[in-house]
Amino acid sequence: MRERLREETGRAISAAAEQVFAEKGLHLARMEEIAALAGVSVGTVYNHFEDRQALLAELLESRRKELAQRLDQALAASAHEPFEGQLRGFVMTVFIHFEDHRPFLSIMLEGDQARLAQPSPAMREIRARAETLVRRGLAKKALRQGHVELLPGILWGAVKAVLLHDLRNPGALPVAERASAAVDFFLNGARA
Amino acid sequence: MRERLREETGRAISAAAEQVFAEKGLHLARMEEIAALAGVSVGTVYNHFEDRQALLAELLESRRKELAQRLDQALAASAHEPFEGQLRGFVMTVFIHFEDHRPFLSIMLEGDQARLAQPSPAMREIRARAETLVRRGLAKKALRQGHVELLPGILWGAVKAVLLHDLRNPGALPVAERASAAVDFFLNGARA
Amino acid sequence: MRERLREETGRAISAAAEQVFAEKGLHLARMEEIAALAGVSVGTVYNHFEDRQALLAELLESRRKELAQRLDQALAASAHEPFEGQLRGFVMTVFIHFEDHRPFLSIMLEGDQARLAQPSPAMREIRARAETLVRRGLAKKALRQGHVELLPGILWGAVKAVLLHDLRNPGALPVAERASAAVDFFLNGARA
Amino acid sequence: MRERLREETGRAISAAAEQVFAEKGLHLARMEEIAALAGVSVGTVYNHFEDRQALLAELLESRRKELAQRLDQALAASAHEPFEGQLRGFVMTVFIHFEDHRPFLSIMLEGDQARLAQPSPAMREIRARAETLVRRGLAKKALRQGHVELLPGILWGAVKAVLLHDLRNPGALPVAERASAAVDFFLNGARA
DNA sequence: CATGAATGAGTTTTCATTCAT
DNA sequence: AATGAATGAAAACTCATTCAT
Repeated sequence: MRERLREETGRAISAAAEQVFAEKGLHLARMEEIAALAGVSVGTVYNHFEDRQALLAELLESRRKELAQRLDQALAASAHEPFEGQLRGFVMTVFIHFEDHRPFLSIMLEGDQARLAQPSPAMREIRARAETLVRRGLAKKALRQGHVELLPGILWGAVKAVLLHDLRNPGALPVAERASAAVDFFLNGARA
Repeated sequence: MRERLREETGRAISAAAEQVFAEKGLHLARMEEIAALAGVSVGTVYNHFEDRQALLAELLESRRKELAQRLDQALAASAHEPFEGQLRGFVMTVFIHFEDHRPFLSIMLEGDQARLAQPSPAMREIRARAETLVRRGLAKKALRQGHVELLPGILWGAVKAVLLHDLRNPGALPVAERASAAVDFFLNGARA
Repeated sequence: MRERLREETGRAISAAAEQVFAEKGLHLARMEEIAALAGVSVGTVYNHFEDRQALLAELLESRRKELAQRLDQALAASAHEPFEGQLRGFVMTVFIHFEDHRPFLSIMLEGDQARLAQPSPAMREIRARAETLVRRGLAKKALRQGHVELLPGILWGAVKAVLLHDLRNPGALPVAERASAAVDFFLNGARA
Repeated sequence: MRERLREETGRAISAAAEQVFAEKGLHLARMEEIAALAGVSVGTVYNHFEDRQALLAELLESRRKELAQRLDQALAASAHEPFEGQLRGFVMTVFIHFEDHRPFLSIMLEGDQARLAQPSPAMREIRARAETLVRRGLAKKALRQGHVELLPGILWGAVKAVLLHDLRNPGALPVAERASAAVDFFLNGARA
């Protein structure tokens, strides 16, 4: 009934917002355009979301939650595998998530560094998981000791490098290979 | 004479713009604030720069040119060294440049991904040098073959990981060590 | 039957409107808030009242009518008393009415002067009665002649002074005393 | 020079705001209309006043200050006169002020009671002066004792009654007579 | 009849840009 | 050439009102 329709509208607005934010960038996305793309009026957008900031926040939050859940599942599922399998599972999960929300990828990467001082909650979420993973790797002596504090960032750097490459050359590399490549570079480096 | 003064003012405006763009973000930086920080009126800013976009463009361009020169010098100076020395020189140059233009770092990292479609000229510049370097490394068989197209990004990912770490923990690592760490991870990976 | 229910709802909406108009002010009162306070949906408010303006108008009108009736009763009941008794009865009636509709008091006092060009019907109603009373007082030579046209306003000014005092110091003065004080000042002035 | 023009513009905006607020009421006055009446663009209004609320606040504040000064002068000048003279001076000052700002009179009277809980600073200002005067009158035994706390309100009620009468019948009574009438009713009451 | 989601005209506010002094 | 007040297009946001369920 009503409830259904309302939720449907909310989802339509979220989807439209995701697309417009991604296309126009975090600052050039206009509420009217989001409304138009969602097929509703501005007022309706404001009936569903307090204001522009809240719309963006809820959008990021829902994607963050989704990814966090996926990562937790992956970490839990692979808890007893050898470390390299865990790592591959983790990275693959990230790639799959971005595959599902490709338009939004740009927002997260942008939000990642845009306000460097305070990384977005979404990023902290990923980072926390990466740290968990790194701790496991260190415990299992699968990762070496030097500059341990850099490891999560290095891992994330490798992942982003592959993500960006894929954004600029869409589909050049199948998902599974992307994960392998990122993990490979992270673990073994580029030396011949 | 007059010429001197004019150049001095232009530089003051650029410096102010660099700081304000970095502090407020690419979109929230206001012309008035830049003018105020430079100690001139808005009108004067417009006498020196066509418009807001031109101000940002010239700012990026001047920093880009500076960095490009430094990188070219470093590449040239180390052209006959073993590859690892070249790599360390390259990375160190990047770190030193950002040490000199720390506020600018945020602009670049932001601008890097903000409009993913068009990476900033500065980024392309770095990327082009990184590709040159990678080609040299491949030629010298210092870098391995698989997924060659990812190598510049991976290198840049390692560099950014260290840069971000330094931004969030300023001074935790001396410049020279930063370069070593980034190069080490890029070449050898994180495996124990 | 149905009729009962409908009237009940209408009254609930009026009461809610009275309270919200009083609390938020004539312009900041929102239809949603009135509906919520009445325990119905906005739609229902519109089923009972043409639009916002009509709601306010009918509210004012119903309160006005009620007060007018009370005043007429008081005037009729005291028609043959000495003038001072009539006056006290009149003033007391006003105080009692506002005691019953304290939230409404603010609306009326506000509406009184908000749009000075058109005093509210309620105010005209009171004023008309005050004029009747003043005419009686003059006829009985209980009131003096000078500036006769100011008398209703002066009377009303004394009444409002006491009402406002009571609004700001609720209950400081019992209703009966309020009437006495207002009448006393109106008739005798403040001179020692 | 510049400074002159700027102040001139500020004054023009204030004057326009005074008129529009008075004509349309506190809530229906639109910034665009104020700007248009002042012969400037909206932006200019915002260059001179933080926002809508600040414009209104500064307007009220400047009028309040003006009146407060006038009242203080009047009170000081008549400090050694007999009480009735002081009273007449006070009331006359109020009438003259409103004569000068007739359009704005409505705003002050409106603001007076609109938010009854918290009388405007302007009103508190007048009230404080009225209290001073009342204290003097009591000290000199020119005012009687009963319900002393009501006296300032009663005085103000008489003044407003005359003001409102004048607003509705403009010019029916010369300023000097208005003061006399108000004082007369306040001191002697309406009894024959 | 009641409901409450959708509507969209109407306002406030921002800020890059211009130009008279 | 510097100044900074003025400009006004562009956005965000509000809320009375409608109407399909």
